[in-house]
Amino acid sequence: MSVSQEQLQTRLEHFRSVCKSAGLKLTHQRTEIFREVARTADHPDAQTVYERVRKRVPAVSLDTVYRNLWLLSDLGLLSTLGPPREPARFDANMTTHHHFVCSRCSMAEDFYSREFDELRPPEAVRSVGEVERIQVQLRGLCVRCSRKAKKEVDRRSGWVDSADS
Amino acid sequence: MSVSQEQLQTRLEHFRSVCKSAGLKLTHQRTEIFREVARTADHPDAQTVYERVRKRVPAVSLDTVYRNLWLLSDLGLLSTLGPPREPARFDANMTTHHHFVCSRCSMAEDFYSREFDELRPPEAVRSVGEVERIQVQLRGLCVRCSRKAKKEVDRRSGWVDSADS
DNA sequence: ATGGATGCAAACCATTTGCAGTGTA
DNA sequence: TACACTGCAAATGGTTTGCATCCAT
Repeated sequence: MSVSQEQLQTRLEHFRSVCKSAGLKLTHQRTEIFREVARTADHPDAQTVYERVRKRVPAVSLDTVYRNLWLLSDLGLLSTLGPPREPARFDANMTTHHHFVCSRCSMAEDFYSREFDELRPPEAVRSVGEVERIQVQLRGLCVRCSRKAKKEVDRRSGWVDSADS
Repeated sequence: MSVSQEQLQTRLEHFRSVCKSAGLKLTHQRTEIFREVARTADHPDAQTVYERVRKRVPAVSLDTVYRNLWLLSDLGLLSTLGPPREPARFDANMTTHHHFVCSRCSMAEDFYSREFDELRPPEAVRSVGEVERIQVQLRGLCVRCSRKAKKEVDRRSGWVDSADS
C-alpha cells in the first residue's frame, strides 16, 4: 500500500519545485495534503485525504483539501481516477467497444478495435483480481475543440493589441 | 450522432424482452427513457435525457429518469461511462500506468505494462480527435472480494436452513 | 506588507428517498 | 385487483464559493 521512503522524498521535492515555479505558497496544509496522497498507492477520495490529514493538522478544513487536490491536479502533480467533476453518462451500446473522450469538452465517442478487444491482462494482475472486462480510454482534444483553439490563437496573433505576447 | 432505424428497433425489442423476463412493467416513461439513450450515439447524462424525454412526455420527472437509467444499467441494457456513483479519487503516481478497478468494492490498483503503454490508437480515431493519452482499465473482482464471495457461498451451502437452494 | 491561502458557513448541483396516488399486467 | 411505477417534495452527499482573516514570501 505505501510507497518507499525515497520515492516519497522525490515526490515531495518535485512538489516543492513545481509549487515554487508556479508562484504557489508552500503552506503547511498544502504540503500535508500532497504528502498524504503521495505516501500511499491507494487512491483516496477527498474525504479520506481530509480524515488522514486531520490527524496531523487538526484544523484543516475539507474545502481546503478540495481546493488543493484540484489545484495540484491542474499542476500535473496529481491525477484523478475516472472522469473528474462530471455527472454519470449513459450508453446503450452494449457491444464491446472503447472510448475517445475529449479532455476539453468531454465529448465521448465510441470506437471499435479488434486489437484492443483482444488485449490480455499482464501476468502481474493475476494477484490483484480476476479481470472481467478490459476497456481502453483515449484522451485528447476532439476536432471541434482543436479547431476552436486554433481560431483563438489566430485571433490573438491577428490583433496584437495590449495584452500577452 | 444517431443510430440506424433498424439498430434502434433491435435495441427496443431487446429492451422489451429483458424487461418482460425481469418482471418489469413497460411503462410509457420507461420506454421513452430507454429509447432516448438508444437512439443516439452521444452519451447523455441524466439531465440531458430528462430534457429530451420531456419533449415527448412532458410530465416525466427527473427522479424517474434516474431510477430507470440505473435500473436499466443494472439489467445490462445500458452501461455508464466512467466509474458510476463515486467521488473523485486522486493519484500521485504520474508515471504512465494503468488501473485495475474492482467492480464490487471499487478498490483501485496501479499496474504497469510496456505492451499497453505502446498501444497506438486505430486509424479511425484520427477523424475524432488527437489522442494525447491512452489508458487501459481492467474491471473485475479483486481477490479480497472474491474471497468474501466464496465464503458467502460456502456458508450458505453449509447451513442449508430455510432459504434458497 | 501584501497577495495568495485558509476556515467557516452557506450555497450548489447531482442524485436519492419516502410517500401517496396511478397505471400496467 | 395488486403490485410495480410514478411524481412530488424534501433529504442527502459531494463539491464549490464568498468573505473576513491569516501567514508565507
